[in-house]
Amino acid sequence: MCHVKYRGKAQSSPQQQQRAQSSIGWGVGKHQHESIISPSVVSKSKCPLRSWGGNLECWMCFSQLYPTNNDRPMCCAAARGAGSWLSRSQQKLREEGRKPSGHADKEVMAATVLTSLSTSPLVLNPSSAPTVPEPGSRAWKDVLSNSYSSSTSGNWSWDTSDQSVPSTPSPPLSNDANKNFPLLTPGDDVNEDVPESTHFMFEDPIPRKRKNSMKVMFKCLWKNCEKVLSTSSGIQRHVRTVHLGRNTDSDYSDGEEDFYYSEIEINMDSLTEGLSSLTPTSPTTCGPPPVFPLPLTAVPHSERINMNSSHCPTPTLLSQSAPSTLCHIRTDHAYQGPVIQVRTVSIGEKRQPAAITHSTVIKNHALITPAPKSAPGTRKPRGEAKKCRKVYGMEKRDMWCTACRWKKACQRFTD
DNA sequence: GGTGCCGGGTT
DNA sequence: AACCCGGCACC
Ligand SMILES: [Zn+2]
Repeated sequence: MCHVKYRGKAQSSPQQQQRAQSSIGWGVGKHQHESIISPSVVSKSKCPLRSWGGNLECWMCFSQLYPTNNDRPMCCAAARGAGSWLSRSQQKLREEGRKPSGHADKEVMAATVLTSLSTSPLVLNPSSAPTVPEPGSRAWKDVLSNSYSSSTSGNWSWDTSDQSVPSTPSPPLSNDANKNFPLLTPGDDVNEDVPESTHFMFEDPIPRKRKNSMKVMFKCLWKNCEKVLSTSSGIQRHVRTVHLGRNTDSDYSDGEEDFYYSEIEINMDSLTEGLSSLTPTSPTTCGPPPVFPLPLTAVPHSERINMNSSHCPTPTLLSQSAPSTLCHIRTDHAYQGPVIQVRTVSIGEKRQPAAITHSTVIKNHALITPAPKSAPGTRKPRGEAKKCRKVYGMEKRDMWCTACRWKKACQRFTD
């Protein structure tokens, strides 16, 4: 069979033009016979997510709006990368398929939820937020606007590196919008006198997926205050009343307190096993403050969320408090070494606020998620046959089969 | 170190 | 879907 090279029209795209520069006429079109021989060979090892039909909205905070397939494939965690479960194009595609109702619904619902949460006009008007520290608020506002504009699709995702236990998938999510947020385990923070509606919104959904040994605490970021409480509502109240001087009796919240607390996750096992190097903060006292950031330079609870859930659509619609309430997403990617299976994430201690890059996220995530790598020896032994690369050599790369060009399993010289 | 190709990303 | 590539196991 001959190999058909495609030129001209096929090099019209920038990518192809670029490729044409490095290798003239190379690899632009299909080798016709190859597509006939084994059309599916090279594309069969996709992340399950790609063929996953369910909606992939943030089931943490929008589950009731966009119910998802609940058997979320863990291997997709890496694909999510820095907050991206789906590629942009995929997000766009899904978005287009859902418009106009879906997107609008989300916005409406988000707004509705918010309004029901807080009667504050501040919620709907970011600019009127009173004493929010400038660096913090600006930073995350920037993040929000950037991410939103870069993903006008309105789809969004987040880094779910905190999926603590792959073997314990999320409980089925209801399609019924009235059964919102089925994510909290009953009894979680039940001692807190927080109204249910507020409770589920402000409570981090993560705990339900946590191993028993993991304890999430909430730490005050106010300078020189290292108050640690077991509930977000508690810490919010603490910040509100103690630091922000808000009315003690009022449950009113403009969301500002979100900037002054952070979430820490403590591995009780590690504690008891004497992993003192991590020096996790004691649940009730103020242990040695590790590298815990101060309010203005820290990644506070509210901001942290948006750094990674970089596609949360709510920001421009909602106020500063919106993302923190609707997208309570944890974002820790520190490699935790041997305890990895339980994901001993200690947010405050491990974080290095400004240093987490996209690639860091991905790499750390790969570390965190036990690679489904084939066990030693299970990998298919290399066949004897010489493949295109060997046969034709690099200089005749245009003669390689498509698969070889794509670094996939050779279609031409099979074993 | 070269090769083969898996897994995952981008377009 | 097509294309690309990092990275790793195998040789
Ligand atoms: Zn080949």
